[in-house]
Amino acid sequence: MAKPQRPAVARSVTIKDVAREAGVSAMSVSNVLNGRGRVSEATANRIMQVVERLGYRPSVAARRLRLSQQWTIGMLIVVEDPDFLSDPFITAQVTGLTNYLTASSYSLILRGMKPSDFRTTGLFQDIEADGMVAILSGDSVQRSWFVSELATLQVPIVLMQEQTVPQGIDCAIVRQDDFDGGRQVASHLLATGARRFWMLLPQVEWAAMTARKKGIASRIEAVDGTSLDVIACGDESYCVTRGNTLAALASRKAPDAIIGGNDQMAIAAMKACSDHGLRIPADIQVTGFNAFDTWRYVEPVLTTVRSAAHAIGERAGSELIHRLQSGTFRETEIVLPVQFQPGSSTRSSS
Amino acid sequence: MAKPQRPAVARSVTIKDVAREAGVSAMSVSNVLNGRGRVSEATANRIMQVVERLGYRPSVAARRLRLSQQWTIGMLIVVEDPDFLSDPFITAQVTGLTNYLTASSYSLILRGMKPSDFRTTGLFQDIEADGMVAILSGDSVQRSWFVSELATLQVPIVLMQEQTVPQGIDCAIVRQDDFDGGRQVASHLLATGARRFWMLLPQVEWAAMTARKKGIASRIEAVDGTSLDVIACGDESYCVTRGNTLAALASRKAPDAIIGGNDQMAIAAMKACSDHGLRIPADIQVTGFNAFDTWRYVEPVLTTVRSAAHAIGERAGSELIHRLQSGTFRETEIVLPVQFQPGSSTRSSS
DNA sequence: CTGAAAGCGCTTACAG
DNA sequence: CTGAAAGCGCTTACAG
Repeated sequence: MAKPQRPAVARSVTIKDVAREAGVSAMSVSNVLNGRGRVSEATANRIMQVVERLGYRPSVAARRLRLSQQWTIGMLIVVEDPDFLSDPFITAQVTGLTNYLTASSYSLILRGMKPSDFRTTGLFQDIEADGMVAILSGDSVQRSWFVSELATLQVPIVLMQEQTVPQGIDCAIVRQDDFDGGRQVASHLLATGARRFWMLLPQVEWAAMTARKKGIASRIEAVDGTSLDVIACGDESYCVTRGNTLAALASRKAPDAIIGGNDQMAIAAMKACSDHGLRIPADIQVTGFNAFDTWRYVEPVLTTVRSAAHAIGERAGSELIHRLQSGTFRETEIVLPVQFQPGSSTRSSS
Repeated sequence: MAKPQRPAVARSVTIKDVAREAGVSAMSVSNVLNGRGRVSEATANRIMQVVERLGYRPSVAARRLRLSQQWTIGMLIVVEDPDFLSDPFITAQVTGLTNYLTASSYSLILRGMKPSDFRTTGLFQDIEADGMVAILSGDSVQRSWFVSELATLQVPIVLMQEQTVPQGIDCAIVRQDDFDGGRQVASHLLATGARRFWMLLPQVEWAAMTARKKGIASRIEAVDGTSLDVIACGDESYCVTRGNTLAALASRKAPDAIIGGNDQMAIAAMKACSDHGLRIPADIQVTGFNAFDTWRYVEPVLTTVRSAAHAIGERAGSELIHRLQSGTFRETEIVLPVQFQPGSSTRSSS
C-alpha cells in the first residue's frame, strides 16, 4: 500500500488537534471559528480556550483550496522603468488600493514588470487571485493586447487610468478626469494671455497624459492665433527632460508657456528655463500635473492639478470587492474629479 | 450519505481532466509539468498538447496545501503615515525586494499599517507566507516588541534598516551604513569650517536616522568648540519641518550648518533659510540624506548621501530565499555601504 | 446541538 | 515507464 510522505514542514497544530483536545469534532471547531455554527456556548468557549492555548491558526491554504476563493487581489504594474514604484502617482494608487483591501480582509500581491516581460514570459500567470488590478503603459494597441491576455486569467479586472472600457470582458476602469484637468490648465494659461504652448510628453504613451493633452488642445484650438507643440522627453527622466527642453529653447523661439505632462517634467523644464536665462513666470510660464509633494519644493511654487491618486486606488479596491461579492460591476467606468491648483509659476489672469 | 456541496466557483480544468483527455494518470501529468518524471517523451508530448489545448493552469492553492510551501513572502511596513509608500526610500526597498522575488518565482504580499494597528489587531496574522520582510518604526522598545510578535508566525524574518540583530529568533537584518554616512557628512562640514550644527529629526524614532546622528556626533564631538542641537520636526512633513526650522532660526543664533535627517527635511530647511534671508551656502550650509530624485530639484543642488535602498531590498530578498532553501541565514547582519555626494548646498573644504 | 464522510486539486513513495 | 491510493487541512449538506 502506498504511504505518501509528509510535506517538508508539517503544520504545527491543525484543526484536528484542537478538536481532539477539546473533545469535539473538527466541524464544531470550524463552525465556532467562522461564527457559522449552531454550537452551544459552553462548547464554543471550551473550543476557543483550546485554540488560544495551542496557538492554533487556521491554514489559509487549505481554506483557499476548499472554498476556491483566495481573498487575494493581484496588482500588476507594467512600465518600462524597473524602478516601478518611483512615480508618486503610482505609489499613491497602490497605497489606496492596499489600504482598502486590508480593511476588507483581502491581501494584495504586488508585481512590477516591463512590457516586454509581460509579452514574452507571461509573468502574471502564476498569480492566483480573485481579481486583478493593473496599471498599463504603452500605446493603445499594446495595452489592449495586455488586457486580453489578462482576461485569460478568468477573473474580474480593474484598470487604473485607462481611458476606454475594454469590451467583452469582465472589466472596469477607474480614472481621474485628466481631460478636464488639461482643459483647466489651458483655460488658466489662455486667460493670462499665453498663446504659444509647448507640452512635454514622454516617448511612452500614457493614457492619462494623452487625455491631458486632448483637454489642453480642446481649449487652445478654440482660440485664434494659438499653437501647441509637443516636446518629446524620452524616458521622462529629469536629465532628458531638462536637456530636451533646453535644446528646444536654444533652437527656436521660446513659447509663452510650457505645460509639463506631470510635475516632475515641469520641474525639469523650470530648470531648463532658468538655465536659458528665462524668468518664471515673467518671461515664461510653466505648469505641471499631479500635485505631489515635489511641487512645493521648487521656486516658484508650481501651478498644477491635484490628482485623486489615492482615491483611485481605494475606488478600484471597492469596485472590485463589490464585483466579487455581487457578481457584476455596478459601473464599468468610474471617473474621479481633479482640482486645479494655481501656484506662482504662472501669472494671474489679466 | 453526506454529499458535500461544490465550491462556489468550480475550477474550470483540473489535472484530472488533462489526465483523462491524454489517457494517462494525474500523476504522469504532474510529473511532466514539474519535470520530475521518468515519463517517456511520447507521453510527455501528448500531455503537453492536452495541457495547451485545454488551457490547463495548475491550482497553486492545491500545490501550496500539498507541499505546505507558499512561494510567497510577506512585506510589512509599519509606519504612522497611512500613505505608507510616500517615502522614496521605502518604495525603493520594496521595488528591489519585489524584483528579486519575481525573478525567483516568489510572490510578494504587501501590507502597510500603523503601529497602533499592529499592536491591537495583529493585522499580519493572516498572511500565510514562507518568510516575512518588515520595515518598522518607533522607538527600540516598540520595535523589539513588534519583532517578537512577528516571530510568532514561525517563519524567517528579515528586517530592513534595523540596527541590531534580534536574538533568539530566526531573523536577519539588512541595512546601509548610516553611521558612516553621518560621519562623512560631518567630516565634510567640519572641513568647511563649520562648528555649530543643527540636526533635523522627526518625532518618531527611525533606527536609520538615529544611526546617522550617532555617526555625525562621533565626528563633531572629536573637535573642540563644536555643538550639535536637534530640531524636532514632528511628522517630518514639509510644512512642519519648514515651520519649526524657521521658528528656531527666529529664536536663536543660526548655526553654521543644518543637517537634515533626510533629503525632504533638508529641502524644507532650505526654504526656511531663504525665508529667513540666509543665503545657501554662503551664510548657512544644508545637507540631506538619501539622494533620491528630489535632491536635484532644489537650487542649489543638495549635498547628500547616496543610499543603497534598492540594493537593500534585493539583498533582503536574496538572503531570505537562501535561508528558505538552505535552512539558515548565511549572515544575520548585512551592511551595505553608502556614498557621500557633494552638491552646492555646502562649501568646498577650505 | 453535534459528528461522519466527502472532496477541493494537487504530489509522492511505492508497487507493478 | 506508469498508476492506485493516501493525504495536505480545511468546510459543508445532511443525518442523528
